[in-house]
Parts: sequence; structure tokens; C-alpha cells
Amino acid sequence: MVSQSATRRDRILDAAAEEFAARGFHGAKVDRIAARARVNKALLYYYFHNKAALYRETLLDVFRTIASAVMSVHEQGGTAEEQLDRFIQAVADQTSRRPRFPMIWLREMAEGGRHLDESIVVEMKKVLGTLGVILAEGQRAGIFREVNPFVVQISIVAPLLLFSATAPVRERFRHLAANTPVTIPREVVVDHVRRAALAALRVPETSSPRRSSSRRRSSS
Amino acid sequence: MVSQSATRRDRILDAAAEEFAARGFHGAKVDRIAARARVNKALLYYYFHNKAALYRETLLDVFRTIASAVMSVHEQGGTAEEQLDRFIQAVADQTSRRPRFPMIWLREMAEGGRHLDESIVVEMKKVLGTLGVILAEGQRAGIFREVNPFVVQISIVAPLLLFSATAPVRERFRHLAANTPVTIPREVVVDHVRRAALAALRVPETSSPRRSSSRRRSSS
DNA sequence: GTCTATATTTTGATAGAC
DNA sequence: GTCTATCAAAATATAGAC
Repeated sequence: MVSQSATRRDRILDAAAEEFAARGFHGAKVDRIAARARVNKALLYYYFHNKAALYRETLLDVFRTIASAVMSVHEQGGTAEEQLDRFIQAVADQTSRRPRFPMIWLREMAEGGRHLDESIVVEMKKVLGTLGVILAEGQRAGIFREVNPFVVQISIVAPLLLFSATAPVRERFRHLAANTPVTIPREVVVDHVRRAALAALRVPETSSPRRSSSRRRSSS
Repeated sequence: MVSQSATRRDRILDAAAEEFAARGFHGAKVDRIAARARVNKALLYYYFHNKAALYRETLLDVFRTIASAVMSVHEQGGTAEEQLDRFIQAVADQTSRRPRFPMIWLREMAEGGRHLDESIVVEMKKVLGTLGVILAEGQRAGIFREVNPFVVQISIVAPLLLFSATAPVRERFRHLAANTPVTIPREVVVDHVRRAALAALRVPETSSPRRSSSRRRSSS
């Protein structure tokens, strides 16, 4: 994941991402990170003030990368539908090319964002912001109905994150899967997410004034 | 979350769920669990052999509860579409009524299922199995197209889990949300998930032989 | 079943030499 | 910038009295 000529600092950062992804903030051990990076523990503390700071650096890297990938989607232009399509593809690409990201992302959410600082949240907002713009364009063009961007985002991102993150679990209990195809190709999931996302955004073709009604009971 | 007359054992179990949900396996401290349960630490070790065993007990409880809720959905009968609808509602109800579940669920997935044993996975399989039956019924009735049940499940469950799990983060950075409505009602999310799930399952009404093609590039 | 007291290990962090 | 040596705190676990 890091070239042989990488600086020690980079090696630490890379080892940290690996360790945090696999074990979370509390499960990660500084000793292990240093060992994996093949540097002395003291050096780690020299570059990064402490474990939490190193972790925050990792988080920032994750969300910077995602935000950058997603924003280029919008910069490429095209119709709203095309852009949404590329948005989904971009997130899917990132999750599959960097399996650590989903782990780290999900873990930090489960932590209640305890380690997020403003600089990191800014990156997260860029992702949502980009999607918001795409959706707004689609609405102006009359091809998307009105929806909360966050709801759309979570419906797209969550399955992709969880699909990637559960790969080890599925592998581990592969022997218990009696019926369904054991290995699910990523494209099948991406395709389903895309299909679901677009269909959910489709404007109802009724001639009567459209209104999204929430049916049925809602407990809690 | 636990009645005043609850046994000490129950209090420990409840405190453990709370602690594991909030901090994960490694972040959770046995001292804190004992304190929260208002029992001595040694008593905890008396009832549960060690921290890992206590954690496994928590996991089992989570997935037993979910499995039970979901299976009752199928037992109630009705059309496949109605059952799918209730499946979604059941999961949504659980995630909102027991906010710890999504946290624990997501965390354990990110851990690669390191602490799952066969008894727990059996419960997880019940959820997928129930959905599989519902989908099969719908396919036989000609109202659902052929899909991998796991893909459908993840598309439904992941957004619901993540929506619930990210509540603390959204609250924490509420002040940074410039545009979108700050607080998103759960029903809006459930409605969107339902809409997306059903739309993605809809049989294409083309007369030509249907074929789900995965468009575009697929990296990795 | 329940508690007090304590052993043992792990782990984050630093002082100081090179 | 990098390493050796070491500390102090935290955390899991248990022995043994009641």
C-alpha cells in the first residue's frame, strides 16, 4: 500500500490506517502500528503527538480522498442522471479500491463521531454538498422528485459501505451459506443500488398534484 | 432499559449492551459495566466467564431479537409485497426502539465478525432466510424480478442501520448543516427505503426477454 | 451470590543518548 | 530524525472471605 521508498512518516500513516481499520481506535495498539511501519514507537510520537492525533490524521485522509473523488464527478458535468450514476460509481470504486475506508467510516460513525474535528466534517459535507447540487439540478430539470439529499446519500452509501465492510464476515461464515450464491460480485450490488436510487427519485407520472405521503404506522 | 426489580445478572447484561454499543468491544471497560450495573466487578466474572463471553451474550441477544421480529413478519402472511413492506418496517422499528442494536451490529461487522459464533450467525441467517422466502414468493407470483436476497437485504438494512447509528454524529455537528433540514424524521428515511426497495424489485414491463445488464466500467 | 483486595499484563507515553 | 530504556496508568482477571 506504500512504496518501498516511502518516508517513515508515510509508512506510519499507512500502518495506522491498516490497524485502525482492522481494530478500531481502541483496538489498535501503538506498538503494533510502529512494528507494522518498521519504525520505533518513539518516532511515531515524534511525528504525531499521540494516538488520537494519528487517528484523526487517518480520518482526514479517508474523507479527503472520498470527497475529492466525488467532487470530480460533478466537475465532469453531464445530465443529473449521469452525474448521479457517476456519484454512485465513484463511491463504489473508492470502497472497493480502499477496503479500509468503509471500516474506518463505519467505526467512526458508531463512535458517535467522537474523533471528528471540523476539518474532517468539512470533507464529509463536501460529499453531501455535491450530491445536493446534483439532485437540485435534476429537480430543476424535472427528472428527480424532491428529496432530502441526506436520505438519498445514506441510501446509496450505506449499502456500499456495508457490502465492503462485511466481506470478511461473509468469507468467515461462507460454509454456513446453504442457498444463495456464495460470492457476490460487487457489480451486482452497485447495479442494484443504482437501480434503487434512480427508481426512488423518479417523478411519479400522475397528472394530479404530486405529494409524497408517508404511509402506514410509524412507531417511536 | 431494565426494570428496577431486574436481577443483577440482567442489570449486568443491560449495562454491557449500553457500554458495548457506545464504545465497542475494546473501548468498553469491565469496570464501567460493573459500575453502571451497580454490582461488583467480581460478580460480573462470576456470571460471565470473561469480557468476550459477556460480549458474545450481548451479540446473541441483539440478533435473536431482530430475527424474532423479522420472522413474525412472515408468519403474519399476506402478499409478498405486503410482507416485504412489513419486513422493512420491522427492521426500522427495531433500530429506532433499540438504538444500541445498530451500533453493535455495525461495529461487529467492522470487526470482521471476530466475536460471532455459530449460534449468533444462525440468528443472522434467519433474517436473510425470511427475506429470501418473501422474495421467492414474490418471484413466483411474478411481481418481483430475480435478485440475490443478500443484495436486497443490505440495500434495506444498511441505510436503516446507518441512519440510526449516525444520529449522534448529526446531532454533534448540527451547527455545520447550512442547507438541508436539520432533523430528519425517521419515517422519511423508511419511506425512501421502501420506495427504493420496491422499485428495484419491480419487474421490467418490456416485452423483450429481460436481462439485467451491468452498465459501464467496473474497476477492481 | 456478593464483595474486598490484589496480582498480572498491557499499553500509552516520555526522557535522553546518538 | 531515530532509537534504547523505562515509567506510570489502566485494565483484565482471580483468590478468598462472608
